[in-house]
Amino acid sequence: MLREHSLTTLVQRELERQIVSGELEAGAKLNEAEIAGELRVSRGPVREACRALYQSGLLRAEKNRGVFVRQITIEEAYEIYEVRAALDGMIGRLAAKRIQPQQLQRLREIVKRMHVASRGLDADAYFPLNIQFHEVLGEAAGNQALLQNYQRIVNELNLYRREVIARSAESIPESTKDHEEIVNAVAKGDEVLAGRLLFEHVLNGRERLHRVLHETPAPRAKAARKSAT
Amino acid sequence: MLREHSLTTLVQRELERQIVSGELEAGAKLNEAEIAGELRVSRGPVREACRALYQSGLLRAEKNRGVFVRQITIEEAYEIYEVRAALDGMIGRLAAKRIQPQQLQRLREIVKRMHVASRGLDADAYFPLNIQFHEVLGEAAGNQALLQNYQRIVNELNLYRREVIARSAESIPESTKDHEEIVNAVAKGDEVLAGRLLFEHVLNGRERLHRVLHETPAPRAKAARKSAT
DNA sequence: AAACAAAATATTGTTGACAATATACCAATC
DNA sequence: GATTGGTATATTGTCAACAATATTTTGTTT
Repeated sequence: MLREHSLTTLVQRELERQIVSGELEAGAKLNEAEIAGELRVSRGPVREACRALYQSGLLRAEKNRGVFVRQITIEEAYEIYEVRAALDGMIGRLAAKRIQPQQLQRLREIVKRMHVASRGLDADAYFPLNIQFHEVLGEAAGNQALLQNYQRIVNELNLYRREVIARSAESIPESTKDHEEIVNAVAKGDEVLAGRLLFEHVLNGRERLHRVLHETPAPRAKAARKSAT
Repeated sequence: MLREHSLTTLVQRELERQIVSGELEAGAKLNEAEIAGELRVSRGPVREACRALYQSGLLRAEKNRGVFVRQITIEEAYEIYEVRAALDGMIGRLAAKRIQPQQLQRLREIVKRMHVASRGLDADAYFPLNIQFHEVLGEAAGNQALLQNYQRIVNELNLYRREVIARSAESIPESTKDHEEIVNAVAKGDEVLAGRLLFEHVLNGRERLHRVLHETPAPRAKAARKSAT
Protein backbone atom coordinates (compact mmCIF):
# COMPACT_ATOMS: atom_id res chain seq x y z
CA MET A 1 0.00 0.00 0.00
CA LEU A 2 1.55 3.23 -1.17
CA ARG A 3 -0.11 6.55 -0.62
CA GLU A 4 1.14 10.08 -0.60
CA HIS A 5 -1.45 11.33 1.88
CA SER A 6 -3.21 9.74 4.81
CA LEU A 7 -6.82 8.69 4.46
CA THR A 8 -7.78 11.34 6.98
CA THR A 9 -6.34 14.04 4.71
CA LEU A 10 -8.12 12.65 1.68
CA VAL A 11 -11.44 12.42 3.53
CA GLN A 12 -10.99 15.95 4.85
CA ARG A 13 -10.39 17.30 1.35
CA GLU A 14 -13.36 15.47 -0.10
CA LEU A 15 -15.71 16.63 2.65
CA GLU A 16 -14.44 20.18 2.37
CA ARG A 17 -15.05 20.05 -1.36
CA GLN A 18 -18.58 18.80 -0.83
CA ILE A 19 -19.30 21.51 1.70
CA VAL A 20 -17.80 24.37 -0.26
CA SER A 21 -19.46 23.22 -3.48
CA GLY A 22 -22.82 23.00 -1.77
CA GLU A 23 -23.15 19.28 -2.41
CA LEU A 24 -23.63 19.05 1.34
CA GLU A 25 -26.16 21.67 2.31
CA ALA A 26 -25.78 23.93 5.30
CA GLY A 27 -27.34 22.25 8.30
CA ALA A 28 -27.06 18.76 6.82
CA LYS A 29 -26.10 16.02 9.22
CA LEU A 30 -23.03 13.92 8.47
CA ASN A 31 -23.36 10.23 9.17
CA GLU A 32 -19.95 8.77 9.95
CA ALA A 33 -20.70 5.22 8.86
CA GLU A 34 -22.34 6.39 5.66
CA ILE A 35 -19.43 8.61 4.68
CA ALA A 36 -16.95 5.91 5.60
CA GLY A 37 -18.83 3.48 3.37
CA GLU A 38 -18.97 5.85 0.41
CA LEU A 39 -15.29 6.67 0.62
CA ARG A 40 -14.30 3.08 1.36
CA VAL A 41 -12.53 3.80 4.62
CA SER A 42 -13.28 3.08 8.25
CA ARG A 43 -14.81 5.56 10.65
CA GLY A 44 -11.51 6.55 12.24
CA PRO A 45 -10.24 8.75 9.41
CA VAL A 46 -13.74 10.17 8.96
CA ARG A 47 -13.89 11.22 12.58
CA GLU A 48 -10.43 12.80 12.41
CA ALA A 49 -11.38 14.69 9.26
CA CYS A 50 -14.55 15.95 10.91
CA ARG A 51 -12.59 17.19 13.91
CA ALA A 52 -10.36 19.18 11.61
CA LEU A 53 -13.29 20.61 9.69
CA TYR A 54 -15.01 21.50 12.93
CA GLN A 55 -11.90 23.34 14.05
CA SER A 56 -11.79 25.21 10.77
CA GLY A 57 -15.39 26.34 11.22
CA LEU A 58 -17.05 24.37 8.43
CA LEU A 59 -18.78 21.91 10.74
CA ARG A 60 -20.72 22.20 13.98
CA ALA A 61 -20.56 19.38 16.53
CA GLU A 62 -22.99 18.17 19.17
CA LYS A 63 -21.84 15.55 21.61
CA ASN A 64 -23.46 12.17 21.05
CA ARG A 65 -25.50 13.63 18.22
CA GLY A 66 -22.92 14.06 15.50
CA VAL A 67 -21.60 16.79 13.25
CA PHE A 68 -23.53 19.11 10.93
CA VAL A 69 -22.56 21.44 8.15
CA ARG A 70 -22.38 24.79 9.85
CA GLN A 71 -25.23 27.17 9.36
CA ILE A 72 -24.18 30.76 9.57
CA THR A 73 -26.74 33.15 10.95
CA ILE A 74 -27.14 36.68 9.67
CA GLU A 75 -25.54 37.95 12.85
CA GLU A 76 -22.52 35.66 12.53
CA ALA A 77 -22.09 36.57 8.88
CA TYR A 78 -22.18 40.20 9.86
CA GLU A 79 -19.33 39.57 12.29
CA ILE A 80 -17.31 37.48 9.90
CA TYR A 81 -17.51 40.22 7.29
CA GLU A 82 -15.73 42.50 9.73
CA VAL A 83 -12.95 39.96 10.08
CA ARG A 84 -12.73 39.69 6.34
CA ALA A 85 -12.62 43.46 5.97
CA ALA A 86 -9.65 43.59 8.32
CA LEU A 87 -7.77 40.86 6.45
CA ASP A 88 -8.67 42.19 3.03
CA GLY A 89 -7.57 45.66 4.02
CA MET A 90 -4.20 44.25 4.94
CA ILE A 91 -4.08 42.29 1.70
CA GLY A 92 -4.62 45.55 -0.18
CA ARG A 93 -1.82 47.32 1.66
CA LEU A 94 0.67 44.52 1.13
CA ALA A 95 -0.33 43.84 -2.46
CA ALA A 96 0.22 47.52 -3.30
CA LYS A 97 3.75 47.15 -2.01
CA ARG A 98 4.62 43.73 -3.34
CA ILE A 99 2.54 42.87 -6.38
CA GLN A 100 4.43 41.60 -9.41
CA PRO A 101 3.77 42.76 -12.98
CA GLN A 102 2.44 39.37 -14.00
CA GLN A 103 -0.07 39.37 -11.14
CA LEU A 104 -1.18 42.89 -11.97
CA GLN A 105 -1.71 41.76 -15.53
CA ARG A 106 -3.95 38.93 -14.33
CA LEU A 107 -5.99 41.33 -12.21
CA ARG A 108 -6.56 43.64 -15.16
CA GLU A 109 -7.74 40.74 -17.28
CA ILE A 110 -10.15 39.59 -14.62
CA VAL A 111 -11.58 43.09 -14.29
CA LYS A 112 -11.97 43.27 -18.05
CA ARG A 113 -14.02 40.10 -18.02
CA MET A 114 -15.96 41.43 -15.06
CA HIS A 115 -17.05 44.36 -17.18
CA VAL A 116 -18.44 41.94 -19.74
CA ALA A 117 -20.35 39.96 -17.12
CA SER A 118 -21.43 43.22 -15.56
CA ARG A 119 -23.06 44.54 -18.72
CA GLY A 120 -25.14 41.38 -18.95
CA LEU A 121 -25.79 41.22 -15.21
CA ASP A 122 -24.52 37.65 -15.56
CA ALA A 123 -24.13 36.51 -11.95
CA ASP A 124 -23.02 33.01 -12.92
CA ALA A 125 -20.09 34.43 -14.84
CA TYR A 126 -19.36 37.12 -12.32
CA PHE A 127 -19.18 34.98 -9.18
CA PRO A 128 -16.09 32.93 -10.12
CA LEU A 129 -14.36 36.05 -11.44
CA ASN A 130 -14.90 37.69 -8.09
CA ILE A 131 -13.39 34.67 -6.32
CA GLN A 132 -10.41 34.72 -8.69
CA PHE A 133 -9.85 38.42 -8.24
CA HIS A 134 -9.52 38.18 -4.50
CA GLU A 135 -7.46 35.02 -4.80
CA VAL A 136 -4.88 36.67 -7.03
CA LEU A 137 -4.81 39.70 -4.79
CA GLY A 138 -4.31 37.46 -1.77
CA GLU A 139 -1.33 35.84 -3.43
CA ALA A 140 0.06 39.20 -4.45
CA ALA A 141 0.19 40.22 -0.80
CA GLY A 142 3.02 37.73 -0.39
CA ASN A 143 2.01 36.54 3.05
CA GLN A 144 1.12 32.88 3.48
CA ALA A 145 -0.29 33.23 6.98
CA LEU A 146 -2.53 36.06 5.87
CA LEU A 147 -3.69 34.16 2.80
CA GLN A 148 -4.57 31.06 4.79
CA ASN A 149 -6.59 33.02 7.30
CA TYR A 150 -8.29 34.86 4.50
CA GLN A 151 -9.25 31.69 2.67
CA ARG A 152 -10.65 30.10 5.78
CA ILE A 153 -12.84 33.12 6.40
CA VAL A 154 -14.03 33.24 2.82
CA ASN A 155 -14.92 29.55 3.01
CA GLU A 156 -17.07 30.24 6.04
CA LEU A 157 -18.72 33.18 4.37
CA ASN A 158 -19.52 31.13 1.29
CA LEU A 159 -21.61 28.84 3.49
CA TYR A 160 -23.75 31.86 4.04
CA ARG A 161 -23.61 33.58 0.70
CA ARG A 162 -24.52 30.63 -1.45
CA GLU A 163 -28.24 31.02 -1.09
CA VAL A 164 -28.35 34.70 -1.78
CA ILE A 165 -25.54 35.12 -4.24
CA ALA A 166 -27.75 34.28 -7.18
CA ARG A 167 -30.18 37.03 -6.29
CA SER A 168 -27.60 39.76 -5.95
CA ALA A 169 -27.19 40.49 -9.65
CA GLU A 170 -28.13 44.12 -9.31
CA SER A 171 -25.06 44.94 -7.23
CA ILE A 172 -22.62 43.66 -9.85
CA PRO A 173 -21.94 46.97 -11.60
CA GLU A 174 -21.18 48.67 -8.31
CA SER A 175 -18.88 45.83 -7.31
CA THR A 176 -17.09 45.94 -10.65
CA LYS A 177 -16.35 49.61 -10.20
CA ASP A 178 -14.83 48.81 -6.79
CA HIS A 179 -12.56 46.22 -8.32
CA GLU A 180 -11.39 48.59 -10.99
CA GLU A 181 -10.45 51.25 -8.45
CA ILE A 182 -8.66 48.69 -6.31
CA VAL A 183 -6.52 47.55 -9.21
CA ASN A 184 -5.60 51.14 -9.99
CA ALA A 185 -4.60 51.84 -6.39
CA VAL A 186 -2.51 48.66 -6.25
CA ALA A 187 -0.90 49.50 -9.58
CA LYS A 188 0.05 52.93 -8.27
CA GLY A 189 1.57 51.28 -5.21
CA ASP A 190 -0.64 53.41 -2.99
CA GLU A 191 -0.87 51.05 -0.04
CA VAL A 192 -3.04 53.23 2.15
CA LEU A 193 -5.60 53.78 -0.59
CA ALA A 194 -5.59 50.16 -1.71
CA GLY A 195 -6.05 49.04 1.88
CA ARG A 196 -8.90 51.44 2.47
CA LEU A 197 -10.65 50.59 -0.79
CA LEU A 198 -10.56 46.87 -0.10
CA PHE A 199 -11.67 47.41 3.47
CA GLU A 200 -14.65 49.41 2.29
CA HIS A 201 -15.32 47.08 -0.62
CA VAL A 202 -15.89 44.23 1.81
CA LEU A 203 -18.09 46.25 4.13
CA ASN A 204 -20.04 47.56 1.16
CA GLY A 205 -20.47 44.00 0.00
CA ARG A 206 -21.83 43.15 3.39
CA GLU A 207 -24.38 45.93 3.16
CA ARG A 208 -25.35 44.93 -0.38
CA LEU A 209 -25.93 41.39 0.77
CA HIS A 210 -27.86 42.58 3.77
CA ARG A 211 -30.05 44.71 1.57
CA VAL A 212 -30.79 41.82 -0.80
CA LEU A 213 -31.67 39.60 2.14
CA HIS A 214 -34.27 42.05 3.34
CA GLU A 215 -35.76 42.80 -0.06
CA THR A 216 -36.60 39.22 -0.99
CA PRO A 217 -38.23 37.37 1.91
CA ALA A 218 -35.57 34.63 1.62
CA PRO A 219 -36.77 31.10 0.82
CA ARG A 220 -35.36 29.16 3.77
CA ALA A 221 -33.56 25.92 3.03
CA LYS A 222 -35.76 22.85 3.40
CA ALA A 223 -33.51 19.81 3.72
CA ALA A 224 -31.39 21.76 6.14
CA ARG A 225 -34.29 22.33 8.48
CA LYS A 226 -35.23 18.71 8.59
CA SER A 227 -31.78 17.23 9.16
CA ALA A 228 -30.88 19.67 11.89
CA THR A 229 -33.94 18.85 13.94
CA MET B 1 -20.06 6.66 32.47
CA LEU B 2 -21.16 10.28 32.61
CA ARG B 3 -19.15 13.05 31.06
CA GLU B 4 -19.99 16.54 29.91
CA HIS B 5 -17.35 16.59 27.20
CA SER B 6 -15.90 13.95 24.92
CA LEU B 7 -12.45 12.56 25.67
CA THR B 8 -11.19 14.15 22.47
CA THR B 9 -12.19 17.57 23.73
CA LEU B 10 -10.55 16.99 27.10
CA VAL B 11 -7.34 15.75 25.50
CA GLN B 12 -7.34 18.70 23.12
CA ARG B 13 -7.69 21.16 26.00
CA GLU B 14 -4.97 19.50 28.01
CA LEU B 15 -2.54 19.42 25.09
CA GLU B 16 -3.33 23.00 24.19
CA ARG B 17 -2.67 23.99 27.79
CA GLN B 18 0.66 22.18 27.78
CA ILE B 19 1.69 23.81 24.53
CA VAL B 20 0.62 27.33 25.42
CA SER B 21 2.18 27.07 28.87
CA GLY B 22 5.43 25.88 27.38
CA GLU B 23 5.30 22.55 29.21
CA LEU B 24 5.66 21.05 25.76
CA GLU B 25 8.49 22.87 24.06
CA ALA B 26 8.38 24.06 20.49
CA GLY B 27 9.63 21.31 18.23
CA ALA B 28 8.90 18.54 20.74
CA LYS B 29 7.52 15.34 19.31
CA LEU B 30 4.22 14.03 20.61
CA ASN B 31 4.04 10.29 21.13
CA GLU B 32 0.45 9.13 20.77
CA ALA B 33 0.74 6.04 22.93
CA GLU B 34 2.61 7.92 25.64
CA ILE B 35 0.04 10.73 25.80
CA ALA B 36 -2.80 8.22 25.72
CA GLY B 37 -1.22 6.39 28.64
CA GLU B 38 -0.70 9.53 30.71
CA LEU B 39 -4.24 10.76 30.17
CA ARG B 40 -5.72 7.25 30.58
CA VAL B 41 -7.45 7.17 27.22
CA SER B 42 -6.89 5.22 24.02
CA ARG B 43 -5.09 6.59 21.00
CA GLY B 44 -8.25 7.46 19.11
CA PRO B 45 -9.14 10.60 21.06
CA VAL B 46 -5.48 11.59 21.14
CA ARG B 47 -5.27 11.41 17.37
CA GLU B 48 -8.46 13.41 16.94
CA ALA B 49 -7.23 16.06 19.34
CA CYS B 50 -3.95 16.29 17.46
CA ARG B 51 -5.78 16.75 14.18
CA ALA B 52 -7.68 19.66 15.67
CA LEU B 53 -4.54 21.22 17.10
CA TYR B 54 -2.80 20.78 13.78
CA GLN B 55 -5.66 22.56 12.07
CA SER B 56 -5.46 25.40 14.58
CA GLY B 57 -1.75 25.83 13.88
CA LEU B 58 -0.30 24.64 17.19
CA LEU B 59 1.04 21.37 15.83
CA ARG B 60 2.91 20.35 12.73
CA ALA B 61 2.31 16.91 11.20
CA GLU B 62 4.52 14.60 9.13
CA LYS B 63 2.97 11.53 7.61
CA ASN B 64 4.14 8.31 9.26
CA ARG B 65 6.42 10.33 11.54
CA GLY B 66 3.97 11.95 13.91
CA VAL B 67 3.09 15.39 15.13
CA PHE B 68 5.36 18.03 16.65
CA VAL B 69 4.77 21.25 18.52
CA ARG B 70 5.00 23.85 15.81
CA GLN B 71 8.17 25.85 15.59
CA ILE B 72 7.60 29.28 14.18
CA THR B 73 10.44 30.69 12.14
CA ILE B 74 11.34 34.35 12.19
CA GLU B 75 9.87 34.69 8.72
CA GLU B 76 6.59 33.09 9.72
CA ALA B 77 6.36 35.22 12.85
CA TYR B 78 6.92 38.26 10.69
CA GLU B 79 3.96 37.24 8.54
CA ILE B 80 1.71 36.37 11.46
CA TYR B 81 2.37 39.78 12.99
CA GLU B 82 0.87 41.32 9.88
CA VAL B 83 -2.24 39.23 10.35
CA ARG B 84 -2.41 40.28 13.96
CA ALA B 85 -2.00 43.92 13.02
CA ALA B 86 -4.97 43.65 10.69
CA LEU B 87 -7.16 42.01 13.33
CA ASP B 88 -6.02 44.29 16.12
CA GLY B 89 -6.63 47.34 13.97
CA MET B 90 -10.21 46.18 13.50
CA ILE B 91 -10.51 45.49 17.22
CA GLY B 92 -9.48 49.06 17.89
CA ARG B 93 -12.04 50.48 15.50
CA LEU B 94 -14.88 48.41 16.86
CA ALA B 95 -13.92 48.85 20.50
CA ALA B 96 -13.91 52.61 20.04
CA LYS B 97 -17.50 52.37 18.84
CA ARG B 98 -18.81 49.74 21.23
CA ILE B 99 -16.81 49.68 24.43
CA GLN B 100 -18.80 49.80 27.66
CA PRO B 101 -17.90 51.99 30.64
CA GLN B 102 -17.01 49.00 32.77
CA GLN B 103 -14.59 47.68 30.17
CA LEU B 104 -12.99 51.07 29.77
CA GLN B 105 -12.55 51.15 33.51
CA ARG B 106 -10.74 47.82 33.41
CA LEU B 107 -8.44 49.05 30.65
CA ARG B 108 -7.49 52.12 32.66
CA GLU B 109 -6.67 49.99 35.67
CA ILE B 110 -4.51 47.67 33.61
CA VAL B 111 -2.62 50.61 32.16
CA LYS B 112 -2.12 52.00 35.66
CA ARG B 113 -0.52 48.75 36.74
CA MET B 114 1.52 48.71 33.56
CA HIS B 115 3.06 52.01 34.59
CA VAL B 116 4.17 50.43 37.86
CA ALA B 117 5.70 47.44 36.12
CA SER B 118 7.19 49.76 33.56
CA ARG B 119 9.07 51.84 36.13
CA GLY B 120 10.69 48.67 37.47
CA LEU B 121 11.22 47.18 34.02
CA ASP B 122 9.46 44.17 35.55
CA ALA B 123 8.85 41.91 32.53
CA ASP B 124 7.27 39.15 34.60
CA ALA B 125 4.61 41.53 35.85
CA TYR B 126 4.22 43.29 32.53
CA PHE B 127 3.67 40.27 30.30
CA PRO B 128 0.34 39.10 31.81
CA LEU B 129 -0.90 42.68 31.94
CA ASN B 130 -0.22 43.00 28.25
CA ILE B 131 -2.17 39.82 27.57
CA GLN B 132 -5.06 41.07 29.71
CA PHE B 133 -5.11 44.45 28.01
CA HIS B 134 -5.55 42.99 24.57
CA GLU B 135 -8.03 40.44 25.87
CA VAL B 136 -10.30 43.10 27.34
CA LEU B 137 -10.00 45.17 24.20
CA GLY B 138 -10.87 42.12 22.11
CA GLU B 139 -14.01 41.59 24.16
CA ALA B 140 -14.89 45.27 23.94
CA ALA B 141 -14.96 45.00 20.16
CA GLY B 142 -18.13 42.93 20.55
CA ASN B 143 -17.36 40.52 17.74
CA GLN B 144 -17.02 36.84 18.61
CA ALA B 145 -15.66 35.79 15.24
CA LEU B 146 -13.00 38.48 15.37
CA LEU B 147 -12.06 37.58 18.93
CA GLN B 148 -11.67 33.90 18.12
CA ASN B 149 -9.45 34.60 15.14
CA TYR B 150 -7.44 37.00 17.21
CA GLN B 151 -6.88 34.53 20.02
CA ARG B 152 -5.79 31.80 17.66
CA ILE B 153 -3.24 34.11 16.10
CA VAL B 154 -1.95 35.24 19.47
CA ASN B 155 -1.59 31.61 20.54
CA GLU B 156 0.57 30.95 17.53
CA LEU B 157 2.66 34.01 18.15
CA ASN B 158 3.25 33.01 21.75
CA LEU B 159 4.95 29.86 20.50
CA TYR B 160 7.49 32.19 19.01
CA ARG B 161 7.66 34.94 21.58
CA ARG B 162 8.19 32.79 24.61
CA GLU B 163 11.92 32.54 24.27
CA VAL B 164 12.53 36.20 23.68
CA ILE B 165 9.87 37.79 25.80
CA ALA B 166 11.99 37.71 28.92
CA ARG B 167 14.75 39.64 27.21
CA SER B 168 12.57 42.42 25.88
CA ALA B 169 12.36 44.43 29.09
CA GLU B 170 13.81 47.57 27.54
CA SER B 171 10.83 48.04 25.24
CA ILE B 172 8.29 48.10 28.08
CA PRO B 173 8.13 51.87 28.57
CA GLU B 174 7.54 52.44 24.88
CA SER B 175 4.84 49.77 24.84
CA THR B 176 3.16 51.25 27.91
CA LYS B 177 2.93 54.61 26.21
CA ASP B 178 1.24 52.93 23.24
CA HIS B 179 -1.34 51.36 25.50
CA GLU B 180 -2.11 54.63 27.18
CA GLU B 181 -2.72 56.37 23.88
CA ILE B 182 -4.89 53.51 22.68
CA VAL B 183 -7.12 53.74 25.74
CA ASN B 184 -7.50 57.46 25.22
CA ALA B 185 -8.47 57.03 21.58
CA VAL B 186 -10.99 54.32 22.48
CA ALA B 187 -12.38 56.47 25.28
CA LYS B 188 -12.88 59.33 22.85
CA GLY B 189 -14.70 56.97 20.52
CA ASP B 190 -12.26 57.89 17.75
CA GLU B 191 -12.42 54.67 15.80
CA VAL B 192 -10.04 55.64 13.05
CA LEU B 193 -7.36 56.74 15.50
CA ALA B 194 -7.83 53.73 17.78
CA GLY B 195 -7.61 51.42 14.81
CA ARG B 196 -4.47 53.07 13.50
CA LEU B 197 -2.78 53.14 16.90
CA LEU B 198 -3.41 49.44 17.52
CA PHE B 199 -2.33 48.58 14.01
CA GLU B 200 0.93 50.43 14.50
CA HIS B 201 1.33 49.15 18.05
CA VAL B 202 1.45 45.59 16.75
CA LEU B 203 3.86 46.37 13.94
CA ASN B 204 6.03 48.33 16.34
CA GLY B 205 6.00 45.34 18.66
CA ARG B 206 7.16 43.22 15.80
CA GLU B 207 10.06 45.54 15.12
CA ARG B 208 10.98 45.67 18.81
CA LEU B 209 11.03 41.90 18.95
CA HIS B 210 13.04 41.72 15.77
CA ARG B 211 15.55 44.16 17.19
CA VAL B 212 15.94 42.16 20.40
CA LEU B 213 16.44 38.99 18.41
CA HIS B 214 19.34 40.51 16.53
CA GLU B 215 20.99 42.15 19.51
CA THR B 216 21.34 39.03 21.65
CA PRO B 217 22.65 36.10 19.61
CA ALA B 218 19.63 34.04 20.75
CA PRO B 219 20.31 30.91 22.81
CA ARG B 220 18.56 28.29 20.70
CA ALA B 221 16.31 25.82 22.50
CA LYS B 222 18.10 22.56 23.33
CA ALA B 223 15.48 19.91 23.94
CA ALA B 224 13.64 21.17 20.92
CA ARG B 225 16.62 20.52 18.69
CA LYS B 226 17.06 17.00 19.89
CA SER B 227 13.46 15.86 19.69
CA ALA B 228 12.97 17.26 16.23
CA THR B 229 15.95 15.40 14.82
C1' DA C 1 -57.04 9.38 18.21
C1' DA C 2 -53.46 11.46 21.42
C1' DA C 3 -50.07 10.71 24.84
C1' DC C 4 -47.10 8.16 27.20
C1' DA C 5 -43.84 4.00 28.12
C1' DA C 6 -40.89 0.64 26.75
C1' DA C 7 -38.47 -2.02 23.60
C1' DA C 8 -35.91 -2.05 19.25
C1' DT C 9 -32.86 0.25 16.26
C1' DA C 10 -29.42 3.40 14.78
C1' DT C 11 -25.54 6.38 15.72
C1' DT C 12 -21.77 8.16 18.12
C1' DG C 13 -17.80 7.43 21.50
C1' DT C 14 -14.05 4.55 22.73
C1' DT C 15 -11.10 0.84 22.68
C1' DG C 16 -7.68 -2.75 21.38
C1' DA C 17 -5.70 -5.29 17.55
C1' DC C 18 -3.38 -5.44 13.22
C1' DA C 19 -0.86 -3.42 9.11
C1' DA C 20 2.38 -0.21 7.22
C1' DT C 21 6.12 2.66 7.90
C1' DA C 22 10.02 4.64 10.14
C1' DT C 23 13.79 4.38 13.52
C1' DA C 24 17.44 2.07 16.15
C1' DC C 25 20.57 -1.41 16.55
C1' DC C 26 24.15 -4.59 15.16
C1' DA C 27 27.12 -7.12 12.26
C1' DA C 28 29.85 -7.51 8.13
C1' DT C 29 32.69 -5.25 4.81
C1' DC C 30 35.83 -1.85 2.88
C1' DG D 1 37.02 3.35 12.09
C1' DA D 2 33.38 4.58 8.91
C1' DT D 3 29.83 2.71 6.01
C1' DT D 4 26.60 -0.29 4.26
C1' DG D 5 23.02 -3.84 4.79
C1' DG D 6 19.87 -6.24 7.30
C1' DT D 7 17.21 -7.29 11.35
C1' DA D 8 14.64 -5.91 15.49
C1' DT D 9 11.98 -2.48 17.63
C1' DA D 10 9.04 1.39 18.03
C1' DT D 11 5.51 4.34 16.15
C1' DT D 12 1.98 5.75 13.22
C1' DG D 13 -2.13 4.54 10.17
C1' DT D 14 -6.21 1.89 9.77
C1' DC D 15 -9.70 -1.07 11.00
C1' DA D 16 -13.45 -3.66 13.31
C1' DA D 17 -15.73 -4.66 17.58
C1' DC D 18 -17.85 -3.05 21.74
C1' DA D 19 -20.04 0.47 24.96
C1' DA D 20 -22.81 4.45 25.68
C1' DT D 21 -26.16 7.45 24.08
C1' DA D 22 -29.81 9.12 21.08
C1' DT D 23 -33.68 8.15 17.97
C1' DT D 24 -37.39 5.55 16.21
C1' DT D 25 -40.85 2.28 16.52
C1' DT D 26 -44.30 -0.14 18.75
C1' DG D 27 -47.72 -1.09 22.04
C1' DT D 28 -50.57 0.38 25.69
C1' DT D 29 -53.55 3.42 28.14
C1' DT D 30 -56.64 7.16 28.55
